[in-house]
Amino acid sequence: MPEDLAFEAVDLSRTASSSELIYDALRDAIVSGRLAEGQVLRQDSIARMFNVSRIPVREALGRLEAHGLAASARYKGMVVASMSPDEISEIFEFRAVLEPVVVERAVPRMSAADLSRAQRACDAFAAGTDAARWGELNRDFHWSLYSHSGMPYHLSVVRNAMDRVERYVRSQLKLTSGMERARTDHQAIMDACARRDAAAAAELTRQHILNAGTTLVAFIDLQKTTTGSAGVGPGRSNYVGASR
Amino acid sequence: MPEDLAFEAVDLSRTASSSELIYDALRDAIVSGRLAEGQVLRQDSIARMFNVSRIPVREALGRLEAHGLAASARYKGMVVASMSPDEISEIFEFRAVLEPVVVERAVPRMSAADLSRAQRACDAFAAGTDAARWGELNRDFHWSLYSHSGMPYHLSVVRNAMDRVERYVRSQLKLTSGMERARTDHQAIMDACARRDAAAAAELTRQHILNAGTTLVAFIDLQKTTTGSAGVGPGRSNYVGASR
DNA sequence: AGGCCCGCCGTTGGATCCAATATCCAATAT
DNA sequence: ATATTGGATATTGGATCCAACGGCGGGCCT
Repeated sequence: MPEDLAFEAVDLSRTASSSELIYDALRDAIVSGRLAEGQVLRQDSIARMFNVSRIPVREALGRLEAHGLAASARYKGMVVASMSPDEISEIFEFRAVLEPVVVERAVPRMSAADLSRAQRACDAFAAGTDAARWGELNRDFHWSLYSHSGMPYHLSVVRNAMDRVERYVRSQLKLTSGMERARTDHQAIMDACARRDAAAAAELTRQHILNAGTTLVAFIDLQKTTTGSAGVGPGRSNYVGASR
Repeated sequence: MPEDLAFEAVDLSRTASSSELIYDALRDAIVSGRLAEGQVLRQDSIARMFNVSRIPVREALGRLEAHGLAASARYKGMVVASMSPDEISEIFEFRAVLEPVVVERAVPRMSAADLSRAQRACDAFAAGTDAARWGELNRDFHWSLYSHSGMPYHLSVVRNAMDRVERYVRSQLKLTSGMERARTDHQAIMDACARRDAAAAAELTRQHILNAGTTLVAFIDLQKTTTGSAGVGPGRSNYVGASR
């Protein structure tokens, strides 16, 4: 059999089923904040949107719940997960532990091309004018550093932690000094990577994340005390663990 | 309405649906090693075992896949996930980063009663004679230290990491010196907690996990080179990420 | 008039049925 | 004889249908 045909072949057994496509779409909508927290997710309406029956929708919702992006009660339906300030704070602590480890491993493995790609991501973030894309660009930059770590499991866990707080990071960046601070932090991390100082890159990453977390939580608490609970700030005590 | 009735009330809206029960049962079977890695999971046969249709089984399998305990290919069915030595090694590295953080936080929060409970778990592990329960007792001990950390998200992540390697830890404990070493490690960690030396407890935990990991991976590699790939050692390169 | 109960309706959880795909095996051509 | 092909069977993915449950509002009793 000719192993090299004239056309590009794809492994069809790994193509996505509809439930996976639905999961991806819902995940993206939640992570990006287009679906507000607490929003109820009706199987029927989602099914109609995708022109499928409720079965693949249910499987997608199940996976969302497994990843902690939605919460359900039997026979009552599913809602987009909310996070209390305490929970958000914990996620940032968590990221501040893990991500430095990942960068530190990645730095010596980055090629010159990788570094320039990361610098481009850094520049793209710094130059970003559309506030709606800041979260995405922020994530792209961090990921451009982490992806060379050769630690797939660490990456999958970091990705999930990022997913849970991405919505809130967006609002943190919108703070007056949030974007400014992020720009300088990012460039400092980038520079440490460029001069192959893995330990410095790790420490800077840790500080960067911790700072973003405390700033964000302070902002949320402030918002809560000033506007009551009417703002976009998250509700309290709806934590749903990732497993079970 | 009387708030205190003569019987214990439970929140029925949080009781498990059949798909959750099936998920728990399958997870337990995989984690404990009763289901060998690579074992195919037929929806039909599982459905018959639980006397249900294939629908809840499929949802349970979907969750298993989301947690990385099973892997699937479209129309081909699902198999119990296998881990390569590299993947196992990475999980131990991961645990060696996270678990020290969790113990360190837990130590100052443990009451005298918590400490004595932990010591009992430690003793139970040390006294365990049934090799089949070593894994479970090992886990109980670690968990008795971690559960007071007040870090639910960290705990859920640690739990998932433990789930993935539990089967292999079992075989590591069965090594001639594995159990011996674990006993002394555990007591050292326990002592550090008892004298409220959080930093020492953290460092001892880190060493303990790293040592267990390297011992285990060395054992697997040895097994692979001596017996070909016929042993219980895991196959290579079947990694399926936790997310997506 | 006010509180309680009961039945209707929307939604979810599960069962059954159908379509799409993989696997296995026999038939066939080279 | 071997490789290829076509079909039979097993298994998964999805659609449709039914039952169980929560929520809500109207009627009823006090």
